[in-house]
Amino acid sequence: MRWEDIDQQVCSIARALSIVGDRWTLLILRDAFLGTRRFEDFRRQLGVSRHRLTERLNKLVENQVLEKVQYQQRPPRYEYRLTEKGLDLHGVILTLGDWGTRWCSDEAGAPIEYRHRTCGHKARPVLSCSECGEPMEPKTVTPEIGPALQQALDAGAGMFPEVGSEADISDKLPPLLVKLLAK
Amino acid sequence: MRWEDIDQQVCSIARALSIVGDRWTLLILRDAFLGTRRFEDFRRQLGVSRHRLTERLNKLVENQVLEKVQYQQRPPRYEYRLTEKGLDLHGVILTLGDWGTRWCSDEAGAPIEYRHRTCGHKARPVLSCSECGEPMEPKTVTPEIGPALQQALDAGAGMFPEVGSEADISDKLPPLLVKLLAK
DNA sequence: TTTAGTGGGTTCCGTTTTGAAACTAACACT
DNA sequence: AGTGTTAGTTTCAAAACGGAACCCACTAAA
Repeated sequence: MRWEDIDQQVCSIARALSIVGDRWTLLILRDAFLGTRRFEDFRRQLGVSRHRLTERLNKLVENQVLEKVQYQQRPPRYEYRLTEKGLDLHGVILTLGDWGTRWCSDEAGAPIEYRHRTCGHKARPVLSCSECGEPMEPKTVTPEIGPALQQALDAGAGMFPEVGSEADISDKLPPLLVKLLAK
Repeated sequence: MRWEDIDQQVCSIARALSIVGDRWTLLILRDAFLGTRRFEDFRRQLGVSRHRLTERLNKLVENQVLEKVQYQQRPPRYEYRLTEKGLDLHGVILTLGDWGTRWCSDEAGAPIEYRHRTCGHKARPVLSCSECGEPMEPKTVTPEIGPALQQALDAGAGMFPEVGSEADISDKLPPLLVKLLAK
């Protein structure tokens, strides 16, 4: 399977990665969240080649993560701004950065810290449950087959459309999901 | 700048991506969180080539995200398990999947849902402040220069070590950080 | 006791993707 | 007329990738 086909999987992570999973893309978005908007600024801050940057920015615009907004005529110049969909990636960036800080920092500590203006404190992001507010950790969370995957399974496929309907689904699915099917 | 050098940046996101930012790697981890542990299972579920899978698994083991545990002798066989460092990526996977569900789903809805056993409800992950518990959103969070970046700036570098000390730092940094320096 | 099958790789080779550098276009400034 | 800025496009060699074939150490079946 080619990387460009991963968005065919019935999986939100695969679909998300098909948009933001390319090299440089999440770093471009990191800078976008820090206020960078123009081609040359992205290029300087990232150290990415012009060619690659053009390609990535275009893909993000195509996928409505960024939008091109004209900021001058003559010569026409556009800047790249986060859309609502793009702003919604804030959590991904924060979570990834927090992991990096916790596991990849040297003695000097965190490169960047965050102040939560709601309470005024320096804060770290914590994942909590939308229903009860308590932390969501690996041991307290169990995945379940959702409607979209159930529909795909009923149609005879696994996470991948190309799995034929007569195939034994169970070895195309991860253990936790197989367990769910057995119940 | 080559992709393999991004871990030189004084940035947690860059460092995190230097470990988990390669193609397939986050999908491997997705399956690991769903209970997959063996080479052949990863390969079947992901559709990735053996060559690539070998390489990615080795890199994850090198970086202590996975560990190899022998599960039989004769012939010796090993399985790949999430370490503490790997388990700590749970938030990244959840957040990314949640974004994918919100922005990349078709009518069928979520491929996978999560039950929070602490409260028993189906739940979505919400990012909240470690200090006050309220939501952390783009408008309520401001980045600040942390100790590690401050140290790099004092030494004359930007996020990139190769920036010489006499360079004008301000155009090597994103706008929000420049604003902080000005204050 | 050959034969087939399984798990976990390695090798090879043609195709894609990438990075660096050079080049272009459309202007503004001096 | 000459120089600079922004935002690209082109070109080309190097690196990464995907798929298929091959390999090795076993086990189980015929």
